[in-house]
Amino acid sequence: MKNNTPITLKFLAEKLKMSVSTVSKALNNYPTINEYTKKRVQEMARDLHFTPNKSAINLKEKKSRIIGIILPNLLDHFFTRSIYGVEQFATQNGYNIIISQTHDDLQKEIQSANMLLRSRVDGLIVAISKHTQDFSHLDQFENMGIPVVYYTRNPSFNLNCHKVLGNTFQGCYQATKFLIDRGHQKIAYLGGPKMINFTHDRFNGYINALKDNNVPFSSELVAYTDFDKENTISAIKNLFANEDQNPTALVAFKEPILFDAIKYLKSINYPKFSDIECIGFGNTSFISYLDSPPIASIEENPESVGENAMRLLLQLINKEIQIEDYQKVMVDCKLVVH
Amino acid sequence: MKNNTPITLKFLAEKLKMSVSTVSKALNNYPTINEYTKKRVQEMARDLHFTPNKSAINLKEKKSRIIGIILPNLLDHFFTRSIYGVEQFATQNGYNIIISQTHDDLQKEIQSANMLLRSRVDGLIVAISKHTQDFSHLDQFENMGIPVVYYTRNPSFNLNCHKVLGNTFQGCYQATKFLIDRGHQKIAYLGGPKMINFTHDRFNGYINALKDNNVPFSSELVAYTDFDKENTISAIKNLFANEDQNPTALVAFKEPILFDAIKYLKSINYPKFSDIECIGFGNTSFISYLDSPPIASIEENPESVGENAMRLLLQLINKEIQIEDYQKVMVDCKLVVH
DNA sequence: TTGTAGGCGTTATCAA
DNA sequence: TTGATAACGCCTACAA
Repeated sequence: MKNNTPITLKFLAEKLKMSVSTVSKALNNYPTINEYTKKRVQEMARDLHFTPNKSAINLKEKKSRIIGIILPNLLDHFFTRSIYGVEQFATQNGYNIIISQTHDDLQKEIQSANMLLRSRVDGLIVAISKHTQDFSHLDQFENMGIPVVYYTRNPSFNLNCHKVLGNTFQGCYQATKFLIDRGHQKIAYLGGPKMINFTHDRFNGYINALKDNNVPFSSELVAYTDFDKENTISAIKNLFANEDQNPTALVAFKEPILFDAIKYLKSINYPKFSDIECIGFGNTSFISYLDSPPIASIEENPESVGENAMRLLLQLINKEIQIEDYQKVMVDCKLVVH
Repeated sequence: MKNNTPITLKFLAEKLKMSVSTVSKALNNYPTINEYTKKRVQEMARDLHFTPNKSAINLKEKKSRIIGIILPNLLDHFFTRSIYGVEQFATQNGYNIIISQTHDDLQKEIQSANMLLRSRVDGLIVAISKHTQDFSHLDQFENMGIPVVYYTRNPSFNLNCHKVLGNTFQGCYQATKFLIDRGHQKIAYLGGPKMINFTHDRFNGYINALKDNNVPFSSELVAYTDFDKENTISAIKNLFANEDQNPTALVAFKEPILFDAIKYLKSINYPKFSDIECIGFGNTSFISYLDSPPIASIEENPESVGENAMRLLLQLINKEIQIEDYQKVMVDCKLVVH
């Protein structure tokens, strides 16, 4: 069953004793081709398992039907869920995706970009590394007319670009509002690293919810962690050490640090521990197995973020949106009560 | 900075007033080209951001430096972790990966396969869908000389193929042995769906460990679940209802069902609950947040499975291993004590 | 209705 | 040391 000679149009043409162009047209259902001829060609193509060579078509059509994705890490839940969305939507529209991870290393990001440029991807979706401040390796794409959509990670040094971001402000606002509505007046906020944009967006959501509901703000109710476990613990200590403040609720940057916080408070038998109500970003499926679960989660809908990035990219590829008409798409979070 | 005319060798040649072939050779550092010429060409190429067109090269060289990956679902942790391994290793060796998910749907799997065939991937790594019994859509690849490595999901209907699988027998053996060494004589086994190969491999690991250590086997200590929550609960009820048996330890097919089991036993205040020691496949990072965590986890090393699949594929592509010399690679699990 | 010819961008062979 | 030419596989305008 193995065949060494690759099946090409030329090969089919010789077998059928007709010209390459007739074979091509027959396979592509050209109206000018005789029905009987079409049938003969199509049968032969099927029997011989003819598969058109995409490289040849790409070369001819000057497109690849491939979307490049650059992201930091394939072990991060958020990213894998977002890829799920991208892949789904891409496949539905006849595109394949090539994925490249950078491990948050700028050099790797540059390499990945160059690789994908060579591959003549029709579009690029990218979550930049932590250290990306110069965008020349990504700007190359737009210079060649290949649209780029930045997603998840906000490229704040790059003003003129298309972005799709989670509406983390809204998510945090909603969570805070939810806690206020449940009667809490002392709501602590545990933020992430200060260099991350999201940290501030979320803080703004928190503080705006307080303000809009006439809940007094106290800076003692705010702390930050760089995700390191010890760092998180000491932040939590600060928040809960002050007897005057005594927060009764907590909004956390993401669930893993929230779980660390809960674990810690429990371990020290924090006085009114069972009264404290917590919410974090994430909505991990394991929450149902926790003995002291958060009262709700802020679901960031990564699949939707991915899908929206792909949708925007497709509109750019199809020129439904002009490439210089820079878009900013915000994908809302959803509060999930457990 | 935008340029409409694509930068090709021809374009460079015209600018430099030399022939296309000279430009090509200069860029590829041919020894026959004058140093000064090389320099001129390379500078111009850099300044104009020349990027070789991979489609053209693919067409010429009859290879794509792309590896196709077909798998059921990008939301499954095991698969995303395995992709991490594949991507790493592929990138290191100059290959890109195209990922396609099938959602365990055979038709999608066939579509994906055809897509990747058109793309002339240099190799294919595939975790087959639950319903794949006919392999013709995948056999096409080998018929065209493109190597295929099956991984994770064992294609038991397909004898002549390369496979890379987790050594789930060994993992379960080790876990059972570990519990025996801790003095347990009544160890329950909670298996997965009976149609899955792994269910039986793991059961064999369990039973062999019992046998090798002279622990009597009792069929009342074995139950199966199809992962449905209610189904899991009723399986657990069966295992623990029988007063004569009273298992003191439990080995579970995977952690989510183990967590369901633990939660249930706790909820009914099962008498000697705190004495029961459990182990499941997975090693979820959230274990540290559980109040009644398993005593150990069976780590399946998905990244390593992915990397091994990619390594084997590379050897096949490079003809270091003959394509008919079918390989079976087992990747050992590791018992992680918490 | 079918065939001829040229081109997509690159590399390689051979001639100059 | 450089250049002309053919080829990779496919598509299509135009000629027959």
